[in-house]
Amino acid sequence: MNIGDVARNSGVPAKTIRYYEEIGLIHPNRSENGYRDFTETHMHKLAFLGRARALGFSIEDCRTLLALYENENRESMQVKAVAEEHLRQIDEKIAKLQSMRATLSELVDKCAGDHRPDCPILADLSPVGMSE
Amino acid sequence: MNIGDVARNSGVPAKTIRYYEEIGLIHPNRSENGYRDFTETHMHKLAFLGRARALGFSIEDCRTLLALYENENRESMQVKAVAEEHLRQIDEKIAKLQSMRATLSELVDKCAGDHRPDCPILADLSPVGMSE
DNA sequence: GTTGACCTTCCAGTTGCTGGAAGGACCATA
DNA sequence: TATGGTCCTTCCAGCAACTGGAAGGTCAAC
Repeated sequence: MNIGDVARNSGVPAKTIRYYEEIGLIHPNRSENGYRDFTETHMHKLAFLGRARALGFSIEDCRTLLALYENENRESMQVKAVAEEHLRQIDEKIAKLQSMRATLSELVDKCAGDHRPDCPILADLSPVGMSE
Repeated sequence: MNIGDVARNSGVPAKTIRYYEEIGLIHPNRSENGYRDFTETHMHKLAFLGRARALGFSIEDCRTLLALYENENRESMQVKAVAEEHLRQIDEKIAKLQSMRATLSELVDKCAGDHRPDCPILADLSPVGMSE
């Protein structure tokens, strides 16, 4: 299969597939004409990567997960550990965003949003107060 | 003031301050010895930037907000518009993360996390099923 | 033989810094 | 005056994970 077919079937863009090869996530063969030549297995791996990335796993996590995926002697605790750590980081991000959201939404509510210059948002950002 | 003083007082690292100068967010003067020379105003701007960045505003948003901050003829609706758009994007990010979180946490719960290879997490990522 | 869709490589850009190297400036002390 | 330590300078590279584009080779159809 050429890269275009794999891209269509796996949902991973051709550019990204080339990038994944470059960083050693997949190793397609080459046809005589120099085109990459993919097997079903390559396609499955790419779909796997696509899903893992969609769940927010980092490329390095993906590398680990792919290795576990291919290793029949894996222990599910290894997979779970990666997923749990990722979950923890997601929770951190959510917490940070929600904290920003809370502050910001409060400021937005307080701002008149009219033609006058006075603005609680700027006042909050300003270290000196907005009276001028 | 030298960059070190400003960094300590504004909470923005010296490296970051130099970067902000490079991208045109601030314009410190230069002393005879070539050192950057900052005024109180510069420090206020940097503190402003520090807070805006902490609320997640992009550098370009910061540029806009800083311009509004300095413009006495601003209208608060301009500020509010920037903040509301940012809020919207934060909400999007939160939603995305929460959706990931939901899937991931479900998978983590289902995974035994023991010494056996069977793993619902890998099974979910895999497009072909884990039976081998 | 020529179009058009495909493929190739390589380079640059994205966002917002951060680290480090190499070297000049300043200040205090011996 | 030498020396040391702490500042400051510039420049270059790297992070994550692609994405866009240029320049050019390949292939299949008409």
